[in-house]
Amino acid sequence: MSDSKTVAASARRATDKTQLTRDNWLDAAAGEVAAGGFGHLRVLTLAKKLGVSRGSFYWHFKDHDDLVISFLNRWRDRRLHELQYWKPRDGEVETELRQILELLLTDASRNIRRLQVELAVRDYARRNDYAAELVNQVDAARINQNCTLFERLSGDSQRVRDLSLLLYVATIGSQVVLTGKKGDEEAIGRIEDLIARVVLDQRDAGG
Amino acid sequence: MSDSKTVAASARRATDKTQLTRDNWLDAAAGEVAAGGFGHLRVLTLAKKLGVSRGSFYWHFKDHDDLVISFLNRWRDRRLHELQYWKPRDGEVETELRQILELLLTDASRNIRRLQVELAVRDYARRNDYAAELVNQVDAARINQNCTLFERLSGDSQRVRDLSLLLYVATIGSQVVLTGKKGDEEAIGRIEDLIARVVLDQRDAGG
DNA sequence: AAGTTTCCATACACTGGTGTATTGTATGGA
DNA sequence: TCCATACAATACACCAGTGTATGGAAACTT
Repeated sequence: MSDSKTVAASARRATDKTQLTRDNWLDAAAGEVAAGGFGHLRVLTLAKKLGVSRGSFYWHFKDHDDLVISFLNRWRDRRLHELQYWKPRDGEVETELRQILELLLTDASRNIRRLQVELAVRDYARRNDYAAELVNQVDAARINQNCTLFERLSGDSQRVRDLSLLLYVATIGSQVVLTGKKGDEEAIGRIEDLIARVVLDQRDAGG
Repeated sequence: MSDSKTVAASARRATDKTQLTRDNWLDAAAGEVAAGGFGHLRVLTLAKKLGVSRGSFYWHFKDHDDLVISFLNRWRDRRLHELQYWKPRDGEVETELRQILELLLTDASRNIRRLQVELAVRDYARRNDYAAELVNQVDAARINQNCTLFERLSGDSQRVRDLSLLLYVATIGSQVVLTGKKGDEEAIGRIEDLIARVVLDQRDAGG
């Protein structure tokens, strides 16, 4: 949601006569990465998409690698920055949990483009150390975010961390497995309910 | 070097004079796919690895695409076939659950090669309809497998399906997020415990 | 032992992609 | 008005990778 907005603002039509910016190229790259992953990120394809030739690209970027690194950096910055807006307010714990679940699952699965990019980055991280480092940063930040909410559920800090991690891997797994087949939408909803119940039940159980 | 052990059964040294089989090529391909994904699957690389030239490849396979399709088919067949050995015995439900968790998480994370291939296939499925179809088959079969165990925990069939799905997405998510960093090993263990507790607690709760 | 089949090597043509060098064209400032 | 700067087009060299044609050698066959 937040992304499609920002993209639209800086979008460039092929008919526009305005000059291109580095960010325009990165936006176009996002589309390619979402569709085919980093392995299918072609300079010519981007150029066509933007209605210019490759010559333009090499003015804005040193080379293909420069594009990739810039793309990854921007992705990391945005993912870390957006966490700020998900900060748990001081409301009811249960409603906050539902909100965060809604954000992590329903909302995320609706923004296909954003989800695809995330999966592409994760895949790229398997063979690129720099990407792996950024992914780790983002994962850590998100899990940590969940912890701040869960701390209101239990005093056991280990339990809090475990629940946060479980919630996180479940959401990531959902995004990997449930990629828009028929019935997936509904399945996501039920998973949301189940996780909520689990978390609330587990708040101070066991030990 | 490192995985020479795992492939040892069907491995072929460069010094061997034995002729190659289709399966030898597929085994070599598995290494490449695990390391770099389908996008980095090169005929020449495989040939070098097997100590022959590309000419050999084009005798065993029609073309590059033939290799990919064969690889995917073999992957699907093996994933479906191995489920047979995980069939829940008629023992204690709790110990069976622990066993299945051990298989899905600890065991899976130890077999790096196999895990990497699975992730690569999943990634490839995002842009290849045929791969996507096979992944769906495998997912469905595995989730269904879990159901047969969980049916002994609850009579509510919807609840059974939800628990199975949750367990499944959690395991997949773990494999995506916890990829061998320091502390991941331990985290997987705790996730295992947590899921077990959750499942057993949830057996007939709510409604 | 000669012929056939099976498997692999070598050489070449072709494609798609990057990067670079050179040139062209607006646009704003002195 | 003239020039510098910002941006883009064109053309070229170059490389990695696929596929194909052809030749050769070992291993069955008869």
